[in-house]
Amino acid sequence: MNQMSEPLIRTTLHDELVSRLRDMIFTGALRGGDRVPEQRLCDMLGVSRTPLREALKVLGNEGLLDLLPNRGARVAILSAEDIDEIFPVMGALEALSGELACARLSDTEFAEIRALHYQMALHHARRELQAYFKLNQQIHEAILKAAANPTLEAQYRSLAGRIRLARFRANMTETRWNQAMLEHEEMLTALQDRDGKRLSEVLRRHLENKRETVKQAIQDGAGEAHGVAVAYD
Amino acid sequence: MNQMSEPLIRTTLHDELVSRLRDMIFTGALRGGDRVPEQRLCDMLGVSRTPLREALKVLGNEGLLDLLPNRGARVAILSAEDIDEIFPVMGALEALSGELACARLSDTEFAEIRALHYQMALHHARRELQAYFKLNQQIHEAILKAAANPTLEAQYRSLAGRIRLARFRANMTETRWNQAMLEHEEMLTALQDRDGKRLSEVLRRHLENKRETVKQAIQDGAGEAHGVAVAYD
DNA sequence: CTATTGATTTTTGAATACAATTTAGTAGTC
DNA sequence: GACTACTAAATTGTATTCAAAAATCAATAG
Repeated sequence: MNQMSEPLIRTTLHDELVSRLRDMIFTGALRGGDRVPEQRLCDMLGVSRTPLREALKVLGNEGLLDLLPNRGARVAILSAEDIDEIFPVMGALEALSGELACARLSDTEFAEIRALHYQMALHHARRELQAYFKLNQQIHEAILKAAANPTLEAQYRSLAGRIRLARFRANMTETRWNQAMLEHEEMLTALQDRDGKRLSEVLRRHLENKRETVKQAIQDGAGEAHGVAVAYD
Repeated sequence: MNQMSEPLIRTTLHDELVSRLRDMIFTGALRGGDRVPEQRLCDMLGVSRTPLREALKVLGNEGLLDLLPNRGARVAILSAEDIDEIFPVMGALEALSGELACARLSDTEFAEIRALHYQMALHHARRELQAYFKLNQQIHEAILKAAANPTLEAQYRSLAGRIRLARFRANMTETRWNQAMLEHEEMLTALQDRDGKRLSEVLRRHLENKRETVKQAIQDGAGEAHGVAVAYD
């Protein structure tokens, strides 16, 4: 028998569009507050309005788009108030992910996270911001994965997506960066000890500080000067 | 002129359908695992397939429906594993709502919750289960409202909705009911003291116990004998 | 009798067509 | 010149149509 070369990942057009639009929002192809004429998007993506509209409804439900009846969809804009609203929820979810991760983490999983951590520490020492961000994100992803709770993961990603609506130049202060690194040290220790209580506390605090960084950043660059870099810590 | 009996709260058909379908799922008009032929639903609701399908996509994204490409939508079924997955997340969210509520609760808000509490205690003493459930739900709603965080509220409601997919006869053991009542006493105290830390702990524990009750219930009535009552504690 | 193949029916996916609402644009009046 | 009333264009909401996939079922081979 022939060896099934094709992955045959047959997805519906609708699903594809949800991902595509999400990406367009995250990469800034669709800017916050922009009106999104359906026909234009259809031409751009080469599909008819029907599946596109299905996708718009889903993204609206996720909070990435504002759907005004008879007046089209707009890319949602994130106010400082929204951030104050979202971060505590993300904090609670990430704290839980820390607890669960500690309860289930295997030694090999921990080893991987530790490796990521030291690599990140290196980038921190060299003041390589982008590389640091990348690793940082991978660490949080790894913890979330280790929690092994798809529902938690989905909820977290949804909120993280909304935060990404705020496009800003990621400029941490020196102090904040050092502090973040210290928090990560603490995380690693807590993970090593499988101390869920402590890890969840650190993650919460970490995210609390992150909120301030983000708010500062969007206030600085408010209105204009949208940075492309969205990663932050 | 004829007197417009219709409420005429003109929202889009799509939005209306999302609510309607949600209700149909919650009330059991659509049973878990049931296939949902689009045309049948359209006839039933008097709309065309287009807005209906938009609604299906949204509910699918929420986890209330399973959308199988080319094979239609099915009302999602909740396994015991799903419950173990969802409850911790709800616990984290409710714990946060407790903390936020304590931080913001006004005296009049507290008074209202206290009133609800005592009324519920009365129903508990009289062993009026349904009435107890009702009040119980109102109390949790009040705390959630007091937290004043729409994002948190939305996330919580989404998960609570998924839990409601599990239709079971709510039969608490005597012991569990008494325990739940004690936990509620503790909640009230914590609220009165505005002790967020304690309240969040109680809520977490409360939900943890609730999980066991629910799992027990769906195991007992697994497969058949779907109760109508979904409220529980 | 069972299993497999193939045609028929049903159901879903996507595109088009039509209706209703909003937006813009223009003319007219004060 | 600014404001209103009205008309036309554009955009969204909904229905219908067409195409593709899956489910059903009958016939045939083993």
